[in-house]
Amino acid sequence: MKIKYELIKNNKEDENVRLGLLHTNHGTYQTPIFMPVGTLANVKTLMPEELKACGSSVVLSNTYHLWLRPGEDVVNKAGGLNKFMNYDGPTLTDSGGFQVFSLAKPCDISEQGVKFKSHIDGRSLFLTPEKSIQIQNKLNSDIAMSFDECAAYPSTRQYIEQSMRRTLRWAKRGKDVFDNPNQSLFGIVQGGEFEDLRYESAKETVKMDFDGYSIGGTSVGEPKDIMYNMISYATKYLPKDKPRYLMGVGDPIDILQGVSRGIDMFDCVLPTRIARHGNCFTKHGRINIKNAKYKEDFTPIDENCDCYTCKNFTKAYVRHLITSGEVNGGRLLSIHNIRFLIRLTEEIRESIKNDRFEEYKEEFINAYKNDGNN
RNA sequence: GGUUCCGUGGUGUAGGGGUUAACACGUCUGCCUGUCACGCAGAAGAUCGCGGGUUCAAAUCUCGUCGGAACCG
Repeated sequence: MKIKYELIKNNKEDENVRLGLLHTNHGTYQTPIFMPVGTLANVKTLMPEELKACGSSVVLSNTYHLWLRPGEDVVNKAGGLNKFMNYDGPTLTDSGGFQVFSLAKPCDISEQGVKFKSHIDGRSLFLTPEKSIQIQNKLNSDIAMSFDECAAYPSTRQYIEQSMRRTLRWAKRGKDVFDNPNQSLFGIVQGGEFEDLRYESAKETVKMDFDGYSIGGTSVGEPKDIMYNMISYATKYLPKDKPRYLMGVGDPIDILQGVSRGIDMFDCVLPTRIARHGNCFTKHGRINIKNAKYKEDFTPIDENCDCYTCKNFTKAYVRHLITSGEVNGGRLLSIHNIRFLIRLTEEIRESIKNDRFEEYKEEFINAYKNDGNN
């Protein structure tokens, strides 16, 4: 079946803020949610049961990467992505659109599709909107994404405009070949920092009637206020009975700002990537566990955190693992960081229930920015 | 006792007469937002064992000295 979004309530003070339910083939989840990223059908260093212990719902994988390795047919024969990676929660596949941004050169992008040089062996690859959807149909994730172009920042208005319109045409082409009754398909709103372009993109994408809508093209180097405006410009024109997904955003404050603007779903590599590089979130801001001051700090990363790492290990120990290059260091910090963001969304949902989201947001941001304890 | 070799940032090394002594690892700091990524950026840290000599100029050549290694008695 298709996913279904059910709006439970809006925060009293702010009609944009939404508490909802996401009904999927693999359970029902309250929104807003944070979705960890497991590009290669694997959240780096973590096992499915550990993700579950963090309170995970949807987990991401990536079409481009799974296409190259092991190939969509392998995943299909395994019984689909969920079975292949043995994750019993919902899965979402990104279309490879982000790889247009991160791997392709502007001259490789044409109306037909995008030419890639494989990052594995350098051979030439060609990905089209149809191909991306067909691969995702086979991967059988719960949610597939339209193939889009995530334009760089800054780009000229002219470029953003033609890129956004091409993304609309690509969305249509992908939708036309889409063929998997157990999978849902999201459209993606582009249009950079220009409200009229976001409006056009949202309006035209919604016309195609997708199962949910994403906001793309953010967190690509633009200033924060511009990013927040991009979000507002897009959600303003999205229907209330479908989920809204802000792609690639996972900084705690950005999540709060996204929720303020009506976002239901977030994903980001940030918690797992910075974990492997020795950084972690705390209520009092981000800390770098490698700092010498933690060498003999025998307290948990975050006193009030309920994650496995904080309940069992000290900063001094985690620091030792990270500085020694032990993989368990990155593992323990990944667990902590993912739990931190998921817990943030839990607290956000609780605050919406109690009509005190604005208050919660302000408290969180004040504590996060005044890192006197660290 | 004799012969030979070696002493250069914390560690291991490079440099064998000519401006701010190089590299790796380590240390310290910052960065990371739909993952090509245990990655990226930067900083601190050595008057080249010590003393004399040669030279316009010595980490570099030379003598002595101290410390270490190998081999021979």
